[in-house]
Amino acid sequence: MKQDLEIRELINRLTRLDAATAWGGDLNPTQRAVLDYLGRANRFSRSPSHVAEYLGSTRGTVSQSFKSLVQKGYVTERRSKLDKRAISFELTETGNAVASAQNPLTIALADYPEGEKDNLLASLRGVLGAMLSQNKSRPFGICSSCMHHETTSNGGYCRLLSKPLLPFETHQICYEHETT
Amino acid sequence: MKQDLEIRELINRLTRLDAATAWGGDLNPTQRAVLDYLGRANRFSRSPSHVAEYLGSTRGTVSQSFKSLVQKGYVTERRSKLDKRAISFELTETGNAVASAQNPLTIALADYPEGEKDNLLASLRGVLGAMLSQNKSRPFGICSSCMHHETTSNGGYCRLLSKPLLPFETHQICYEHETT
DNA sequence: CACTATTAGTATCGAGTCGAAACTATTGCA
DNA sequence: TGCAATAGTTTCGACTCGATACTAATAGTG
Repeated sequence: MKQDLEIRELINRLTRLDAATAWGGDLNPTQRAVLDYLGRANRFSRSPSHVAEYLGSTRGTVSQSFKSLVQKGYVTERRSKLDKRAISFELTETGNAVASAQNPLTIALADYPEGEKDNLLASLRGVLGAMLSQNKSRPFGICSSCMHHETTSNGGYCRLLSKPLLPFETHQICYEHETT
Repeated sequence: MKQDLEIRELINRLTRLDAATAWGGDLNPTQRAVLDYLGRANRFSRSPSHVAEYLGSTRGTVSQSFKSLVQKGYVTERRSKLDKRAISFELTETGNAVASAQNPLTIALADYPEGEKDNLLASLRGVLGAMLSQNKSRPFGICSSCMHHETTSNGGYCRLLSKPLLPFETHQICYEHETT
């Protein structure tokens, strides 16, 4: 019980300190989070709705964030031909640079023993899993671990969307992900 | 490297999901964080400046947060006699209830094996330590682990501030904390 | 095929955060 | 005595947040 409070405190504080220094540029923590997500999500998972669900936010808020990200040149809009309502956003070169940049938290992690990192990663995944099942939101897992994924000679194939995947795409996160 | 990005992602996402549901009442995540801090800090560490440093924020922002927390009745102001500039805030009964309430993250942690929790706690403390030394901010540790602390028959004593401490106070966090 | 329900995204509102900078009152120091 | 440092507040503009009301496109049903 007392442990739980301290763990929550630590997780929140780490994010807060990470965000505080992240304010620096012309981006705020939310905009940065959107960029980070876009850098890891596949091409079927880059709409305002998807981002909103991933971040536990709303379409309205995310729509605003995209507006200023487009204006600042971190992201470009791509409208779908099939469904004229749908929009998919893509990182520009600048956007990509920001998404993969170092920050206080990753610097702190850099000189941390590998074994400890694996443990930490596993624990955090577990906690996140418990939280997600609590409010039954999607896991946003990686393609290659999905029940609809098929490994092929030249990458992968998604049985759900009936689309072939390039090798690097099989390591991206997907809105439709379902654990086996 | 890739691990580091995922760890950051997980930590940020946990906070975000935790915060998202925390919006519910008439409190936002920042106000809640202030309340949580106040619930764990000792009487020498409850000023706007202290909170600002703990949260990696600024005095200006925290001042605003306190304004609305006072207005909503979660916190009361106490001016110091010795230094007429200084203010210390205290949780009201309602404030205390909120600070120790359950939330999505603690619920997720509840049915998590004890041993794993200890490991997670230790890892997170380590990462936080690395981050704090990076931007040389204070550790905000617990009194009993401080180099100025002395255990007495009826609680403790702070050699730095020359003040006796009640037993429960030796487990609170302090702005002045220094590791041995 | 038409009509309605659902879905995707946007606009607007009010409260609040954020850093930055300017400001007031008090205390400390020389 | 006088100036510097400190504690806290206020204001500014950009932005987040949930809520709500909105438009346009697609899906489902009769």
